[in-house]
Amino acid sequence: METSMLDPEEKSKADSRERIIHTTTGLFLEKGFAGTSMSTIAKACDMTKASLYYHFSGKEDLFIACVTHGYATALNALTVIVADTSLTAEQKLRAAITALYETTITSPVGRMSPLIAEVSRAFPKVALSFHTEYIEPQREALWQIVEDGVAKGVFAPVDQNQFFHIAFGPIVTLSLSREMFATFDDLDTYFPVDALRVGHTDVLLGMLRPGT
Amino acid sequence: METSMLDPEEKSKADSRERIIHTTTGLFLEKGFAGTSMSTIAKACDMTKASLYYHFSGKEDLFIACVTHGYATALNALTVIVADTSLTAEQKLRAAITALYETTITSPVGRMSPLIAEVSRAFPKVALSFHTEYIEPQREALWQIVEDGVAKGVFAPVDQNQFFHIAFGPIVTLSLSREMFATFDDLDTYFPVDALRVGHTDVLLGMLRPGT
DNA sequence: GTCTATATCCTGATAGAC
DNA sequence: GTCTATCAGGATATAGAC
Repeated sequence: METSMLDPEEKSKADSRERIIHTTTGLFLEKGFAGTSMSTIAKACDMTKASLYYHFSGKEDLFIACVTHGYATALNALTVIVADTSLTAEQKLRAAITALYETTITSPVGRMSPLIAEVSRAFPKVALSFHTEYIEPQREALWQIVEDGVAKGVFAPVDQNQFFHIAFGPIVTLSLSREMFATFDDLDTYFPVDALRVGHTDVLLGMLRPGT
Repeated sequence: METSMLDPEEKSKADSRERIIHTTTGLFLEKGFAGTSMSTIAKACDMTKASLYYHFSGKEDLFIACVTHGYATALNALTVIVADTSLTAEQKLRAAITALYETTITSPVGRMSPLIAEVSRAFPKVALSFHTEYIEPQREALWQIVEDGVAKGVFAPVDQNQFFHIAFGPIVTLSLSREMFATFDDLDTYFPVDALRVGHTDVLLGMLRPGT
């Protein structure tokens, strides 16, 4: 019925949704899940609570939307690197690690990891979605780079779980630490991201170095 | 006044405090800070809310008590290892890493890191105390082992921040992941702590191996 | 699709008896 | 030191007009 009018309405509705998600993500990152009330969200979105409930069925639904929204963007950089045939295995690994630092520390979905831990017991399906739709694809992309290098003989084979442990562990902890100590005035000198990333990459390449 | 009666009263008061702290720590770990109400705490302690407020000035005070309570215990294992003159530098490092896994993953204060991140913006002094009283002593203990080994020529010198990044990163992330995915039924096969610890220790010793 | 107004419940915290 | 009783406020969520 009146399909000609449906498109612009749908578009404006989708725009509102996206605007709400964007604003709310910032609030969640700043104050945590439980620390952010629907009233606060409504005010920040220049709306009333009732309008929020028109777009989202509840606070949990809104949170899931915020988390899920960033998946594709954050994963995109990684998939592009894996598919780039002009790079050597080592170049791919270096680029992938750089991308992981970038997304984990600066992208909303990466910075939201502690929040997901916060709500994971109340909403197990949030943790599950985070795992299957975000963590696993990251691991698979990184592992594909490693396996390609091994197949070409430029990387030594490594245990998958142990490699992931050393590859992702420092990055996630760095992100968590920076969130936890966000009030420190000398955050960047205390956590010098670029220097840590370079040293970390060397360690990973050391694990993969053939010989001995 | 009536000093002879004061001791048992003080003792029972201290016992109550400790019992409350112990019970509440479990609740915070299970449901997060904001997810745990004073009513819930009171019920779990077989008390009324009013009695809780006799022992603690408020929810924040109680939380700080829970976090602070575990510092000494968790740090103790590490200081014992550092002081043990019968061990070689490599043995000390192995023992220290094992102790770090143990305390970070199983001790309340270690498992509470995500909670501290949750409340750090609302209560910056909690994050500050965590840093100066728990994180820094851990780093200092580990660094003393490294420096001793370097002085004796069995370890190669390394950059402090980069070493900490690789040493603590995987452990903290492992703890966070296990909290986040606590609902998984195959938690120990997905995060095989002992195997990851062994591989991690090898990586750290590789960073410290003298000669190129 | 956004509003005003309201329902219902739970929160942290306190007063005062015992 | 623990209780009963209660407060004032804020939480999520909904009803219904426009």
